[in-house]
Amino acid sequence: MASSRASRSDGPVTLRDVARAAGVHPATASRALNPETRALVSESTAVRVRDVAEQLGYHPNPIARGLKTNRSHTIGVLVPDLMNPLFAAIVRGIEAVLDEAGYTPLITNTDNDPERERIDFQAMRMRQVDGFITATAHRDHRLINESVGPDATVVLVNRRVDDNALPAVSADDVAGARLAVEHLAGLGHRRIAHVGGPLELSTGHQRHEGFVTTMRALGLDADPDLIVVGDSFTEASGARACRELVQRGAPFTAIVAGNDLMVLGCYDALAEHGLRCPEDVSVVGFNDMPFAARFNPPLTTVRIPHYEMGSKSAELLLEMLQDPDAPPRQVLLQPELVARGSSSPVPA
Amino acid sequence: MASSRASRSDGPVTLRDVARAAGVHPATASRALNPETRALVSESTAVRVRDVAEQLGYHPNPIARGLKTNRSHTIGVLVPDLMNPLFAAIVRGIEAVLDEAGYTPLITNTDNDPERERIDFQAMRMRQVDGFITATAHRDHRLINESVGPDATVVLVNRRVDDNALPAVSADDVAGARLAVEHLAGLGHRRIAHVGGPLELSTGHQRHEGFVTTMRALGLDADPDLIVVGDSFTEASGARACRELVQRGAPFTAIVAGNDLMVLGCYDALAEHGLRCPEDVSVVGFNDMPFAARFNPPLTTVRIPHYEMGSKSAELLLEMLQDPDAPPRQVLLQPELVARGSSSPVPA
DNA sequence: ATGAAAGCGCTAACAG
DNA sequence: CTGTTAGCGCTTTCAT
Repeated sequence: MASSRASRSDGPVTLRDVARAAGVHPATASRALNPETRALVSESTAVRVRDVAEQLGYHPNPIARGLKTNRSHTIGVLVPDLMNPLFAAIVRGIEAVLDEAGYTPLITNTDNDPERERIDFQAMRMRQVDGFITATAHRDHRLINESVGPDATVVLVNRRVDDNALPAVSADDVAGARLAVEHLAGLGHRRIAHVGGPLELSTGHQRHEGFVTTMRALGLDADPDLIVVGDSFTEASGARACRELVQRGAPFTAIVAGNDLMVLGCYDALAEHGLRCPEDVSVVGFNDMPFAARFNPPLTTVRIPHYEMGSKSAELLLEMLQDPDAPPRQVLLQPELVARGSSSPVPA
Repeated sequence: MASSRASRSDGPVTLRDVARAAGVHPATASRALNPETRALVSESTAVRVRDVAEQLGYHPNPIARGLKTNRSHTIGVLVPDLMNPLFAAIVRGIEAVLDEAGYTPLITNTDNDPERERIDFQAMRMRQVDGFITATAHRDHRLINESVGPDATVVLVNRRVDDNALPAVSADDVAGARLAVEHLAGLGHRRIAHVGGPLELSTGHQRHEGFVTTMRALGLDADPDLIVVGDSFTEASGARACRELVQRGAPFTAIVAGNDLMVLGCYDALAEHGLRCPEDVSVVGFNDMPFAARFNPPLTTVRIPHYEMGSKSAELLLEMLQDPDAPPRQVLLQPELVARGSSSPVPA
């Protein structure tokens, strides 16, 4: 269905072309075509203009509209790394609802580099984004405030900030850690270790907190010797932390890891020391990342609904764009334990 | 370093503000600030304008610029699915070079739905993208031509089209399949099967071709009973194809799969039939996707340089934007075999 | 309910 | 080398 060449000169069909063809003023055509102002125009002309626009294959130019309205219908999305399937899932969730609402995401990877993050924020502001969704927040959110300014509309996803000053959609990481510990305790484990993520991220911090709290609640010893914190949520960091854990010499039969990637590092470190998983040491991860069931052994983990997290964050942002005076909301999603092969009853 | 409030009214600093503060006409300020037109202005004023702009914290508004120049410095990027780490890697490669050149990618997932793809192309054209990079091409590229128009600047990545009418950056899939077959043949396998991807995609088609050609070149029988083609590059499709392969009853000791995801399906299907990998059947995949070494067994596969593929495609697009009359170029990247645990010498 | 006029911020002729 | 003048395509007062 190629559109016929109905405009006078070549080039894209413009609003004036439509107005002319419909015999109205461009302003009237504008009102007729815009859903928000359709009411200001008589039914008959509205229909006529719309028909003509259709026939001519008219498409409004968002750039021109944006210049006038100061809105780009564009949302800045910051993630640490798209190649981490976890963030890819979040992005897909965001994209789905943004797209539905006529917004386009501008996606960027910060690689957890604060400098890079600041640059990205700036670049996106220059691109006139209407708001931000970021999965890169630290517990201390000064960077965000400095980078985007106080007036900007921003929603946090996956991570939150300490004072909850910023709207956020995240998982209940404390509850998630509780699930993990309870699962292990249910299997008879009492000497449970924690190979945690960075404490300056809310995810690392809360999972750590949930671990300690639950251990105590169950009457187990949250032995400091059994708690090692890594400097990033990566395989390498998990391996380093787990090596240190083993070298400390305090006995343990299970590990709650900061996330699934760190589990992979634990697998390596345990193997280096001749420890088998789950026969000698059970391990529970966090996220249920894609392919977690394919690892060796298949990973027992706390599932986080990443896609839903993304879509909810986009919904929240859209709401805030609609009503700028709404107070910052927090959305907490519930995690769920998925038992697989990396955890088993405590060895006799 | 918060910028001082140097503009007259509030709101962002505009080019007029800079011009006024520097005591020149806005047009002169524009020329001074734009690298492409800096030469048209005296050194002294150029410097002065730039200094003033810096002090005022001026940032050009790309929207306004785009309205005038008809260029958005924005590139449409289409992938089937960002959650497939393979495409995430390509996107990161694209992003790296685009970013360096001051371009912003607009990323979208088509989920291999042609209708969806057409809509995305349209939406991006409406957003005035300067060009496209797509990883969604079918061997027949009519869809692309219809969607983007003949004048658009398009680069294909990962996949190509039959007549090479469109510039593309892809891997040498024929050579990749050869590597896989030779590896298996080197291990003594003679009854080698192919669980292939869709033949309407260049990747599926060429890997199939490379498989058949190499088998014959090695004097092995490319038995049609040992070739099953799946309808998508997914675990489910790989499992279905592999089940059919087993049920056909023709003996085989090894499989070359269409990609790594399909291997995962093969793992399942083989297990269902009590066949062990690699003891009973060796399997070789394609891509070396992230975590391929973590699967059970660790995957022997043909590595494709996805990130580089992405960055090269962006470079190619940028070149074409620079020189619109350049002929369509094809870039072919060389694959490499990575031997791991899923392949072993043929059983005695 | 519609038209007229102005302008968003910037750049591209065209003068001078 | 710099200023003048338009105008990109659209929306929005303000009139009528």
